[in-house]
Amino acid sequence: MSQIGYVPPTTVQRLPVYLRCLILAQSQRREVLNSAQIADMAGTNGAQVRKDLSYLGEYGVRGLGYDVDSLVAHLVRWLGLEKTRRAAIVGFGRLGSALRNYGGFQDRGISVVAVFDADPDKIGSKTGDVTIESTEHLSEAIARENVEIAMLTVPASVAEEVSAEVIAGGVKAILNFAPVHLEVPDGVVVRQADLAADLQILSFHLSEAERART
Amino acid sequence: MSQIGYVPPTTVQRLPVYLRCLILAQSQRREVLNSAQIADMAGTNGAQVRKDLSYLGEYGVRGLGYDVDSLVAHLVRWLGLEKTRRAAIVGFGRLGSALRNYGGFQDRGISVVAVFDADPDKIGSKTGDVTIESTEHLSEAIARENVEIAMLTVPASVAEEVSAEVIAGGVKAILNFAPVHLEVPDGVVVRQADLAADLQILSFHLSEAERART
DNA sequence: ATATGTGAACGTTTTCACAGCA
DNA sequence: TGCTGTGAAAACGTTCACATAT
Repeated sequence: MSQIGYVPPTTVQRLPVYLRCLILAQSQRREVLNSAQIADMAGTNGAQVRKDLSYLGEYGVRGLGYDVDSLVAHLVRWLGLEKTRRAAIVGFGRLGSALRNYGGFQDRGISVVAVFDADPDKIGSKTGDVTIESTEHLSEAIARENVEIAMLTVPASVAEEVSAEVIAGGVKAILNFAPVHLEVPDGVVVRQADLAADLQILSFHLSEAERART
Repeated sequence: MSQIGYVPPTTVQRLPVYLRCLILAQSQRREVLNSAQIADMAGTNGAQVRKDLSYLGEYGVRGLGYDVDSLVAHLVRWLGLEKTRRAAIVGFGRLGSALRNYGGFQDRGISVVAVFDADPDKIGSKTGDVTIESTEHLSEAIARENVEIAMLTVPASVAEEVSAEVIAGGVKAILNFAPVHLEVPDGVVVRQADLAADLQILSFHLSEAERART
């Protein structure tokens, strides 16, 4: 039924996880999985999996489960990964270069087509088949390369300014590793990847446990 | 009032953000902030900030706002960052070494006291004042160094096994960069840091916008 | 006058439980 | 029989609005 409309943010967050699990299942030659099996691999429960998938359409078969290949195809489509997404890395320090060499992207629908840094010593050198460019004419270069997603691994002090430039260049999605909140116009999505914050959340749970032990 | 008890997970997630904003305010010699000003820096709203902080206690002054220094002290205490937390990096590939050299931790209450890798060529070499150890006797080394938090930057195929070993060594908190769900016993907390998943979520929003343009 | 702290209202997400279908 | 898809219920999170304090 259900003409698809709204997909809740919490569901969107889980879709890449389901996709990953299904691709793993594919590699194990598993052809059909039920919601409980998917949930097991993903770390949720069957009801959640079924509700989540139901926001996208009716991809299961009652009494059987989900055909792995077909569900993978649907998820890839919903996540917009049919054509590879063009991404840029701004800030080629340690984290930036780690991202550049992280295999997990190429395999999963994202391709790094441009890399930028402010350091003149780095500019002009190559990383794979991509030449590191100056941040001087950032927005023009972003526009020229048709970059859709920018990963910002620049110092916090310049992140806001860099964000404005990539947006001026046409970027509509930003993965921000700098520990600052970015203010962006409507229609631009930001995801915050703050590793220190993650560790501090873990630390909170450690001290909670310590408090409980008293 | 309120004898403090439960702090909702969503609130816990925002506490490190507030702390970061307050430390920035300190460096700007701002002595008092109200909830709206904190919210502005953090990317939320005043009501949210007040509710969140109210789960921890009554740290504000009516008619005035929050004393920055004292609120920083309270947050540091709640996040368990008074004594520096001892962390280990397991897997010294590109991402692992990027984390090792990421300045953001030392400043924010977390110290990397041990680094592990399976590659014999890396074992024995130094990164700063830490010697890279073999993953051979991982759990013993984790126990010996009193590691509380483990960052896993190992291949997905071995993440579950490595996770079991660090837990055997006494680790109660894991930041997992491997794209697999880890099954852990009660009392152990895992945070998942899946960069490819973040990018795929951004890609979903891009295709949503494309769908809307039709 | 001003801004916190908080119940109550509202909105969202998860879980339940079962009708509907292979 | 077995498992999906989904309304309804329960749990959870956010926003409102105002009494309360300085």
